Amino acid sequence: MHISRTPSAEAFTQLILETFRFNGRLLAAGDQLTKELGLTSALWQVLGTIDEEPLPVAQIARNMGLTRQSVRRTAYVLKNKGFVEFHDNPNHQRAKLVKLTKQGRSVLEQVTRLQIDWSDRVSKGIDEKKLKAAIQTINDLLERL
Amino acid sequence: MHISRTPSAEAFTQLILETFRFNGRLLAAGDQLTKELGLTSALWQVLGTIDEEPLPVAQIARNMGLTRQSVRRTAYVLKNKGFVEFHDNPNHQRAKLVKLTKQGRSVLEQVTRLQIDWSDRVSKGIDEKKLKAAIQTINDLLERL
DNA sequence: TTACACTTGACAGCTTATTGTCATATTGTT
DNA sequence: AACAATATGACAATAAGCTGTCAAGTGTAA
Repeated sequence: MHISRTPSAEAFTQLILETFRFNGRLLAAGDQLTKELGLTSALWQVLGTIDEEPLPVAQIARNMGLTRQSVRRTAYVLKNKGFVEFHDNPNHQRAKLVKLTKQGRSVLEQVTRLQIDWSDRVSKGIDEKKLKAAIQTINDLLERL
Repeated sequence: MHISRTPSAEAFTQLILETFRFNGRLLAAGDQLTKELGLTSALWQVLGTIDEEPLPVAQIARNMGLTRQSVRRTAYVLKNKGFVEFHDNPNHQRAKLVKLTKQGRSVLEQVTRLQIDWSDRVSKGIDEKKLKAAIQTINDLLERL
């Protein structure tokens, strides 16, 4: 049992606090970006996950790093808004596939365009290598949790 | 209106998704770490903010990057648990100072010791420079939001 | 001193995440 | 084929964040 952190642990702890702040700001930015399209950050993320192919709720949750339950609720909100439908899954009787409707795909395309402009603007002048290095470092830490 | 992201924006977008996952895991780890002491990540963070000196709710919120309302609720939970007390503020009649009780200070010290061990373990073998670089990069982005 | 803007806390309601528990479906083992 | 372990969705309760609105306290400028 130590009484003070190693230098790495000190920096790691700082990174944690920074991550909390960053996460909060990103969600707020996402909410702003999607507001006019009737979405939120949470709804948008689920739509993005099933862009390529329809997936069951549990699968979506794993991809996003969330719980089944959380995604389940979000999926029902999206269903009520008409952005997704539940389709029968040939591989599983219970696990219906959450699939984009035409309207869902349309709104996802619109928000994607907004996000492209926004991310271009925010990341302008920031070295791509530094961004990739940050991703790598966080990923290393993630694997240890 | 572009139809694809610049390389930096592409990496930034990846970093966002990575941040969401990291944030989730960190909160889960914090909950694990504090569970046996009757705390959660949110409660712990507030205790940590008033370690040095008692502060009003709105001040704590600013320090943490959260809203007054959110911290207010957390502060009342801590009060009910006996970890903080509201003291009169000589500088402001309404804004009471949230102050650690003896019990609150004791539990904060215990969780700090646990966090030190945990952060040492998780960050072991990760280059301090890389961690600091990641913090810097995130901070740069944060300032543009 | 008065008027106005800002800060702060209180209260209400909503969003998004969690855990726990249960029934059912699927998969693997013997 | 039978059984156990695992995966999945449904339902309920809880945690922790947000916004909106209001009243009260503080500070500033006319």
